[in-house]
Amino acid sequence: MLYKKSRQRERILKLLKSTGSHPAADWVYEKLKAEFPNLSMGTVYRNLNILSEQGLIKKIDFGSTYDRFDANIKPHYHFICEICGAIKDLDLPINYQLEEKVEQNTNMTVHKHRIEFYGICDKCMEKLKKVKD
Amino acid sequence: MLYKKSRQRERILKLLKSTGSHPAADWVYEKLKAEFPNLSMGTVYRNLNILSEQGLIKKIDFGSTYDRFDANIKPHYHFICEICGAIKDLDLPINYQLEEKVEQNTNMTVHKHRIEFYGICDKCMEKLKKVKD
DNA sequence: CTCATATTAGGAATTGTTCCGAATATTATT
DNA sequence: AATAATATTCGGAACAATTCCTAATATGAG
Repeated sequence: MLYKKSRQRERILKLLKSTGSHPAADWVYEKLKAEFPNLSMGTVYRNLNILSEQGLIKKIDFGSTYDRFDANIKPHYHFICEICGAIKDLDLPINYQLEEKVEQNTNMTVHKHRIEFYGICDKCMEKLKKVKD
Repeated sequence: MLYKKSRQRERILKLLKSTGSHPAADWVYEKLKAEFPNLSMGTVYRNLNILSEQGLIKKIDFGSTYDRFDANIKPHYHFICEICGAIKDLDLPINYQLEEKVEQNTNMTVHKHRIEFYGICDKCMEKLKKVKD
């Protein structure tokens, strides 16, 4: 799709660049509705997604929109397939030194960390190869 | 709160233990509604949360329920305050070797990874200390 | 200037999750 | 075994974040 420029989108980008607070959509909406009295949430969301698609901002989107549950309660990292959404447990060793490193570099108290790897699982890769034939 | 046992909760736990697929609530609901014809989503959610609170399962909860946006597009890890929800960029070096390691141990193709650290930020820690006085 | 089309506002619709109230199930006490 | 206290259930309403829809408007190319 070809993008035309819009005042709203330009302001949203400028606003995001002016803050390090990783705001959610409604913060953006609140900040800009004085300037655009008729601004709507649809416009905010659409533009945030377009900017993100263009690589001008990043969406911190926590993957799927719903919670998922795991009976494996020992600490482990996850691999998430970007195509089918499957989540696989990994048995990479947990690196607790990372937490110490963050505490040394910042003023934060770190309780835990989590790592997710994103890519394509073996099954989806098989299917992709078949499509190419 | 004191918990009494319930057939529904026991079955939900057993079902989760029988799968490695990290299902969402509605998968659980679908699987059990033959056995409990009057099962409701409220019951599924309540019990998943209770089990998670008891430490018998883990909720993979993708943090806050809303997306957040970041104009810092160079790769970086995040720290998330468990109290105020603030997200801070970290300048830990990105460890791309992790991705290679996963590819060596599995059949997955890895495109990227992300790391989030959870804990208490300096400001919230200050407030906590004051409360203790 | 004109035309094609991207964007907008506003609101309705969707989705995942929680909350509510009356009925039922569980557990401890007699 | 009956009683009382309270946790749990179902069913549906409520909620919150996000997307979708439509007619009106803005943009940009020719």
